[in-house]
Amino acid sequence: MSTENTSVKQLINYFKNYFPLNSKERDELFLHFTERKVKRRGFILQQGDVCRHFTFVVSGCFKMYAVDKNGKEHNIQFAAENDWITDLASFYSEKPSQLYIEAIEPSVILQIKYPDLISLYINHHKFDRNFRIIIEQKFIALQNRVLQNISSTAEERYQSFLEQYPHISNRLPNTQVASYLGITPEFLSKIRKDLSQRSNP
Amino acid sequence: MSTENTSVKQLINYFKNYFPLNSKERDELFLHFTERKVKRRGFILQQGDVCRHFTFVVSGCFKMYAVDKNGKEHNIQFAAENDWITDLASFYSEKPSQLYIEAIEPSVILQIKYPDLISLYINHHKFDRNFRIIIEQKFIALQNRVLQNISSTAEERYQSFLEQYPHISNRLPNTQVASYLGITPEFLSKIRKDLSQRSNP
DNA sequence: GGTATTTCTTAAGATACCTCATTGGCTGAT
DNA sequence: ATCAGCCAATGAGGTATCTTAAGAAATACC
Repeated sequence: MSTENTSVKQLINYFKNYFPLNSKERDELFLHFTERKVKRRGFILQQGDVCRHFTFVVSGCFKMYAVDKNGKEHNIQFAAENDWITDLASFYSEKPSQLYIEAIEPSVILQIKYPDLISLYINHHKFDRNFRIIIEQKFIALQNRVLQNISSTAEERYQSFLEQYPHISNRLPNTQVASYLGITPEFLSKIRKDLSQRSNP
Repeated sequence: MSTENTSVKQLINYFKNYFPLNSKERDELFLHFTERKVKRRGFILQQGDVCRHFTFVVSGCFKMYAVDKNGKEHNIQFAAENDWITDLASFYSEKPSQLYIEAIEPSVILQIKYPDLISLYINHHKFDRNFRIIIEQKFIALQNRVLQNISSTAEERYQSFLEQYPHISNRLPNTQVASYLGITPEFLSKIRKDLSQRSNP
């Protein structure tokens, strides 16, 4: 059995959390999703390129980030196993992206191309439904992050990130976490020191 | 012609920006969406209540906000004409909301109840598609807001808010804008002063 | 049209967070 | 084993933003 086969089975299993797929729909996944291995520090999207694939992470971990005019990276999203990572704006508009998507670990992904996803939507409306629900959930999570950004201190945001994403935060260098929280690594270091001193006085 | 009738026509017209509705689908809107007028400062959701309606703003303007432990309000979203406002987390989970949705102006809205929206999704899959696309667009906007929050100064965020939402920012007191940006009204006042001094030296 | 309420502005002192420079530990490649 | 290249930690000094308080201006409501 090819590894591609196993990966698609993982994706089929993932959809069991939503409206599970019937056999025709499952066949479409085998047909349209392509497996790809990505090395640590490999890019699946770079600024200036059009984001042509919708990507499901089978294993490993990615970050999506923007680079500002001073060359600093700002992490918008992480994605580990059983999560999606795509620059939706570029993907649907077919215009050049402002973002980078880079592997933080050696990773395996499944990708579907824009026209294939559109035809999936058209021919099997369950995908419209499932992706509607998936993105609604991601929208809710993002809205909570916005609320935290406008209402909480860096320390509160850090603790809440640790609680909400333990499986990711474990695997990240603190500099990546700092970039996600919108603070400097130095300040995160101070926060960690303060926290540990408060718990071990 | 009732005003409800006109409001639903506006909603039908709104859907022309996506996949336009056929006559059966239009009938469903007349059947399931209820018009409601809301006074300035009227609430359509309060913390502790379950969010039972998906709301389309026909005219007027709303804010959705959380109240922190010190009693301060933090604006998560505004919604004016032809926009949606709902606490998705509470709506789909049918659990009590943490949020408030309050009219900033006298407003007219159209609301659909949870079970009716679900049956719309089931019986007319175009609604799955249209709401998928609508929320994808809102997701992209929210992601840009997160990026700004973690990478830009308050002044940059303010200017970008003015550019992106002129039709809303015009109608809001600055204190509401400050709450949306995650800064104090006093500091926003300073930002505005600095900006005007730089343009009229 | 007048009063009550909300909103805007200003300023001084406090705090959160940043920049820059330095150090030391760890890791991966030779 | 050694060296180069991250990465974490720290401290000093700077900037962004907050708090509090007060008066002035604008706006809502009767």
